[in-house]
Amino acid sequence: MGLASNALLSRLSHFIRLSEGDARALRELMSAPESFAGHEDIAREGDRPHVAFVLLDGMACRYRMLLDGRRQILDLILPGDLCDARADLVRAADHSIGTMMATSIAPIPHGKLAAVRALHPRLDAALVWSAIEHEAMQRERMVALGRRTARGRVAYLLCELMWRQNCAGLSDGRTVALPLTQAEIADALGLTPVHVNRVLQEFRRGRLVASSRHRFALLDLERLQRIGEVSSDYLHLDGVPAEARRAIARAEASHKS
Amino acid sequence: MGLASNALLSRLSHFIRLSEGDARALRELMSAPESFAGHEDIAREGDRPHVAFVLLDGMACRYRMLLDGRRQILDLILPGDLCDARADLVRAADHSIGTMMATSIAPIPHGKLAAVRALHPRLDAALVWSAIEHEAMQRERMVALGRRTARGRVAYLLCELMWRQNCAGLSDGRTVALPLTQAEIADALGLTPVHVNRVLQEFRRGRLVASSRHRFALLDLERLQRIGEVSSDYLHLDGVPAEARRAIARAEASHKS
DNA sequence: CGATCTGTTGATATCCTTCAATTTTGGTGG
DNA sequence: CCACCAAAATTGAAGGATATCAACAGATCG
Repeated sequence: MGLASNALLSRLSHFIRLSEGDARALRELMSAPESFAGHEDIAREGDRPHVAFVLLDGMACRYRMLLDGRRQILDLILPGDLCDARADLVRAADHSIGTMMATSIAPIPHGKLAAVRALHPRLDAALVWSAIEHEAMQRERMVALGRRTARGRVAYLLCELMWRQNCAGLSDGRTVALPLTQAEIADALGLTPVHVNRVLQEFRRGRLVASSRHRFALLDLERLQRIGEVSSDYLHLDGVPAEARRAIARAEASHKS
Repeated sequence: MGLASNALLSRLSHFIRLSEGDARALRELMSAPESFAGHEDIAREGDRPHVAFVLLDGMACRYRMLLDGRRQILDLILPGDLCDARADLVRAADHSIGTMMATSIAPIPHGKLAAVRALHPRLDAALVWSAIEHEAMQRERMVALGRRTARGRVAYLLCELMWRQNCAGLSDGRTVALPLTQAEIADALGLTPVHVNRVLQEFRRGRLVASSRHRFALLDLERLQRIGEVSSDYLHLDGVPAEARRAIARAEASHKS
């Protein structure tokens, strides 16, 4: 659990420096970890959401099924991601969450989370920022699905995962863990498995990537970015603006008084 | 402004009943309205976001341009929508916001918004819920872009707009204001203008819709929903669960003391 | 009342899908 | 450690949905 709360901390620290107190509060939020096997549902469409959770280890995704059995993966969930922070306001989930591999999560009761956020303005701001970043990723994904070719979508997925794993301190910068079958990649990118296969082969032939056992080495990041037309700007990694930093400091001061 | 804050109030009231005090606080947040012509940018990619705003009248959209000049519309903004509530944490917008027609907005300074939310837990919850609903719409859109045919996407867009306009008290339930050119619809749905045109004609021939001057009558909502494979469930219109309501009431009580 | 934007139409091209094998991989039990 | 099995990856051929290109008609607006 120490390790995994580090992934969350590492991500949040890209935004604003957290105090030891913030970090401790965050750690104390998490209840005993729960484990799931690969390809198991953590939550199902229609369920009443019960808790938020931090993904500690493994990988999961949000997804929706269509009536004809096809699937759209909406979002990949990586270690350090906080999910469903405000889902207590919702009666029934509009999508499912399933694991891609053996995965463990740390549930967080909604009440406790709200209380800690009220007491720790800086942590609260970091979590808000994390949500903003998530929205930006959703937008990027929508551009990919709406306007990019198959090659662009695959390149985009590889780049996005690399940055996210970097931010969470899970990657060396050139290599990506991608524990997805080609059918799952297809579900994430709105393509067919066959076509994903062909694009990946083309990438390998062109020495853009190399892969073995669900690890991809991004051999030519430059070119991949150009193909996917992505930069890491949208991740808002450049930290918090000065005015916001001042506002957070004021909030902290007023709490201590 | 009275009218338009009604659109926001109407939307929020689908979630939880707001007190007169909440409503007043909301109204007092809004500064003097600003007007924009059609096809003008309200904010541009790369800009430092300065204020949140409520769209009072007209229609706008978030969009991203691609290098080759193509565009993806990410999201339509309707009267009553609150935008960029937490954008103060971001250095540079990753997308632009532009009007589709003559539009007016009421800017809201971020500091004031945060203060009012801290004082009005019920209003705060309603705004959080509104953000959750927005995320659900984004997911629905991703499913449409990733997995639906052109016909499905067009049907989905018409249905979504109908529900949203209904919620904001802007529609009679069978008719939709759609002040978009076919090229703009194409940008929203990841299609080409030509193909949008053909789908719309097919819909008209099949007596699914009728249109005149940017108003669409949805003649066969049943069938449109089936084609778009959409229901209004994802809008979470069924209100707030009991536990959450209790938590909100507690927060209000502790504020008054 | 002309210029320009929008909508419409037809012909052709292409990217991606579909279908149907076949091979390879990875996991499991003997 | 090997044999076996199911799942995943790969390949080829053919079809379909949507894009592209180009031209024209109709609407809208100064």
